[in-house]
Amino acid sequence: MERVKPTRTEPADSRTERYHSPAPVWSQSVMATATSNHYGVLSPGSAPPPHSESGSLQQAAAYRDAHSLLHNEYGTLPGHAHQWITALHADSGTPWPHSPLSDQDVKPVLHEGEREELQTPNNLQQQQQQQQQQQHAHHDARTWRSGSTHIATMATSEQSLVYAQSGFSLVPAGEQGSMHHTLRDEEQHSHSPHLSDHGPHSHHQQHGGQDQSDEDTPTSDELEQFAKQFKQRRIKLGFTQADVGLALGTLYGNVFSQTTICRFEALQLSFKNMCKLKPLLNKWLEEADSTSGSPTSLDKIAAQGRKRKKRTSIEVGVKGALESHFLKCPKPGAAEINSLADSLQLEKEVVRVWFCNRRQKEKRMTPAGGPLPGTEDMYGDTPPHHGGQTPVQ
DNA sequence: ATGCATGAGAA
DNA sequence: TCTCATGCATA
Repeated sequence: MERVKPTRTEPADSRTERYHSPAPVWSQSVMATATSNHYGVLSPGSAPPPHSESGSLQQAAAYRDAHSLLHNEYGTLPGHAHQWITALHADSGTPWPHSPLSDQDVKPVLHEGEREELQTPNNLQQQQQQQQQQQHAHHDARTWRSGSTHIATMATSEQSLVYAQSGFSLVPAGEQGSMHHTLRDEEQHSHSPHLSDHGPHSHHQQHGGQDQSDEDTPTSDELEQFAKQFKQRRIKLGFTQADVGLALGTLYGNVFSQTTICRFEALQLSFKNMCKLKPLLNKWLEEADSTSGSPTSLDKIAAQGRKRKKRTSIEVGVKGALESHFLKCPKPGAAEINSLADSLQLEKEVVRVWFCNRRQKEKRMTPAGGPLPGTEDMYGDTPPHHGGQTPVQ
């Protein structure tokens, strides 16, 4: 809104293939499930104002100033002191965040000093990735809002309590399995559709009392609810997504960009990612809530210095071609990519990345434009079921 | 709000 | 080289 940078560059490069191998042919079985999405889900309910920052956001303003000047072209930043005020989260073994934000770990990820990063607290993420990748190995855990029925049965009890204290009222608390503790539900419903009873083991220490921050894995429904609530609150409090992202860094040591916050609200993150961020955002909400009114001067400017390749804008026509290929083969082999890049006159890397991003997009709960009809299915490793989306916003 | 990009970690 | 979490830069 404020800073407009008409810097526009186009790829216009060349450097195409170099070697063309026989192409191993990655015929991935495209098991098109073509499940018609039926996500009526929640009622869009409210239509919050696009932006309403007024009154209580002295901090917010501060941020904006800050990163306004920081936004530079890459390579212009002076090497500074890097401080890794990060901390949080270090899963041990469970695939799902049992207790997010608990421990800290400072992870210096620096290298090549020079005009690089100033302070980019961005660790804590890699640790979990390891595990997550295994998940979908068998069936994946994201159950998005395919079957929320069984899920609700368990998590509900504790969740309601959690939110209750926060002042929110998510989860209609329809039927609560009471003390039906459960293990990582994801796994459960992924495999066995019904679950009258899971193993007698796996007792977690969740009690009907009240847990501080949810310590269990939220369901897709809950995440949705939360995301909605969050957005509303945020807006009411007069914060922008960017503000929140920075605040998280200031308060808890994890800085996030506007993008991430936005995607969270829009449910455009992976299930696991959502689960990870939720507690943080929840905390922030509580904080912001109670602090709303008192001038909390936050001082912290997230700096971002990093030489990035100029974003190559792919022309619509080319994009269409890529799309076509994607439908046929979402996972093109190197050779494929090469030839594709060649014919489209794009860098191989660009093409490769495009496919990666495209695949990632498919995996998100809310596929960008909203419910795409019939084009639902994962290629190689995704479960037949998958989420729906909430076009709200 | 999103498109293209970077990087760590795992295959 | 892919997946995933994230984010700069942009529309």
